[in-house]
Parts: sequence; structure tokens; C-alpha cells
Amino acid sequence: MKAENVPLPPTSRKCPECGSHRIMKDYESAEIVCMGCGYVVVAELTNQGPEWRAFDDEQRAKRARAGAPATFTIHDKGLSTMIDWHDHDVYGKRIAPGQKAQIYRLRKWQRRIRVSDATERNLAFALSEISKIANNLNLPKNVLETASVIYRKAVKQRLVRGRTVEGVTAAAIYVACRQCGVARTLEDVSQASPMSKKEVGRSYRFLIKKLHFFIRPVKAGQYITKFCNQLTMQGKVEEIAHKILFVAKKLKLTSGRGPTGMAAAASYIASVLTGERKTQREIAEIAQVTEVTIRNRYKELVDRLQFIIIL
DNA sequence: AAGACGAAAGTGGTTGA
DNA sequence: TCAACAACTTTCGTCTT
Repeated sequence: MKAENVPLPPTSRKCPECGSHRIMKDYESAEIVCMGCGYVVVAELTNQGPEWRAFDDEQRAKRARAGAPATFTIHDKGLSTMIDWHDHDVYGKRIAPGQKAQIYRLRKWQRRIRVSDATERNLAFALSEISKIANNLNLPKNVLETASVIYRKAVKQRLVRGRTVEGVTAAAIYVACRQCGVARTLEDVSQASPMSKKEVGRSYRFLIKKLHFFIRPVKAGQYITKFCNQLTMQGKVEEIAHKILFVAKKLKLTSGRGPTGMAAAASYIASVLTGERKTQREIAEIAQVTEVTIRNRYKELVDRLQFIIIL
């Protein structure tokens, strides 16, 4: 799932804050952001459309179908038919009293069958847990779906046995974030779930080992985008921060360093250079690193970089 | 007074024997 | 399994704006 920042057609949206048309879809932090002033136009990018495309009316008629699309986030993939609670038939007529009791019995049994055995119940609980965490973290739908698929795989391979459902669900979310390139730290995920960071981390390592996932390390650039948005800084600041990071990479200043600290320092320097100054503490709080770390990275960067060139 | 700076000691995770 | 290690944190005193 490769995601890139895609500029929307210039006329389609206007920033309500500054009126600029430079609105970008930012899939990494799941936001639609104004590049002019940094205003977050829409906080959650979700896929509302159908998964198919139609080029004329005939195709549209062929491909359109009733019902919601299948989803992995509901334990029966949302495909089951429910007998609704209205006592009316398809024509809207009232059901005869004799049939009413029968319909009632059918409803009751459907309820019982739908979430029947223990594994189904477990799955239903886990998937609702995943939805909860994803909601808390404002994650886009593709991450939620990915996490659900990962959890299903874990259940299938009997990996949940002996660990808590909450731990594995949180770990599945974290794996999904990493796979989809959404910048969320282990800290973020554990705070949105009832489990500790340590436990989520343990389950995470367990999952990627057993499911043979290859996880690319998070790039500091992903965090820059996130931090600048959270600090409501202008698009210009973010641009410069990315440039700083780019040069830092060339000079091999990033190797071995934590991406959050690196991104925090780059954001800090960019904020100072543009005059839209943020304190080290403000950035440290959002980046979940200490001021000292920002200072250390900052010093390394300032010692080696010539900022006049960047500006 | 708030923010920045930096030294020193402590913490948790990784690596290699 | 354990020690060594680097990155990072915590704490605290001092300097700067």
C-alpha cells in the first residue's frame, strides 16, 4: 500500500483559514492539510467510495450492487443478513399475528448463531477492541482493515493463546501502522489501549516473528509531518525541516539516532529559522522525547550544517 | 521569569561472547 | 546468560533573553 502526498485539483478545495488552494492529502498522518498555513482541513482520510471504477452508465449499472462493501473489521466481515425489528414484510404490510411469533423466534436464533462459539465471540471482541484503538488514534480506514487482517492471521495460527487479546490487538494496530507508513509510536498505541508499552512491544515482536513480517524502520520524515501538523506550523516550516533532515542524512548524522528525536530537532531548527519559534519543551512534549535529546541532535546538526544555504 | 544549555548519573534495549 | 555498549532520560545548576 504505497501512499504519497497527492495535491488535490486546485479548484476543488480552499483552506478555510487562509484561503489558499495549496491543499494536500497527507496519507502518512491521515490528514488533509493546507500547505499555506498548516491548517488541518480534514483530520481523517477515509475511503468512502466503492472499490470499482465505471467509465460509463452501462458499466456502472453492471458493477453497482446492494449492501455495504465487505470489511475485515467485523467478525463475520459484515456480510450476514439481519432480520430487522420491524413487523412488516417487504411490501410494508403488517405481518399476520401467527407469523409474528415465528419471526420473533427466527430473530432470537439469528442473534444466538451470529456470535456463537468461543472463537467467534473472541474475534468479535478483539475486532471491536481494534476499532476502539484505531478510533482513539484517528487512524485511517486502511490501517484499521490491515490490523484486522493481521489479527485474523494471528488467530488462525493460534498465536493469541497464552497472551491477552488486548495485547495482541494493540500489537496488530502497531504492525498495521508500520506497514501502512502511518507515523505512530509504540507509546501512542499503548496509550490508546489498556496495555503497557512493554507488553504491546513484546506482542509486537512476537507477531512479526511468527507471521514473518518485514517491517521497514520508520523514517524521521514521517514524524516531521506529524509534529508540524500537531504544532500547527506553516507548510514552510515543514518543508525546511524536511530539507534539514535530507542534508543530515547525507552527512550521516541520522544513523543510530532515534527518528523521533531527529525529527523533533529538525522541526525545532526549522521553527527557529522561519521565526515561527516553538520552545524545545513544546516540541519535546509532542515528539515524546526530552528537551535534552532535542538539544543534543540540535547541536550535532548546527555544528555540521550551514543553514544559510538552506534558506 | 521563562527558556536554553550542558554535565552527570541512571535506565532499558541490543549485541556478541 | 551476562557484560559491554550506545542512545536516551532524569535531574539539576548555570547562563541568556
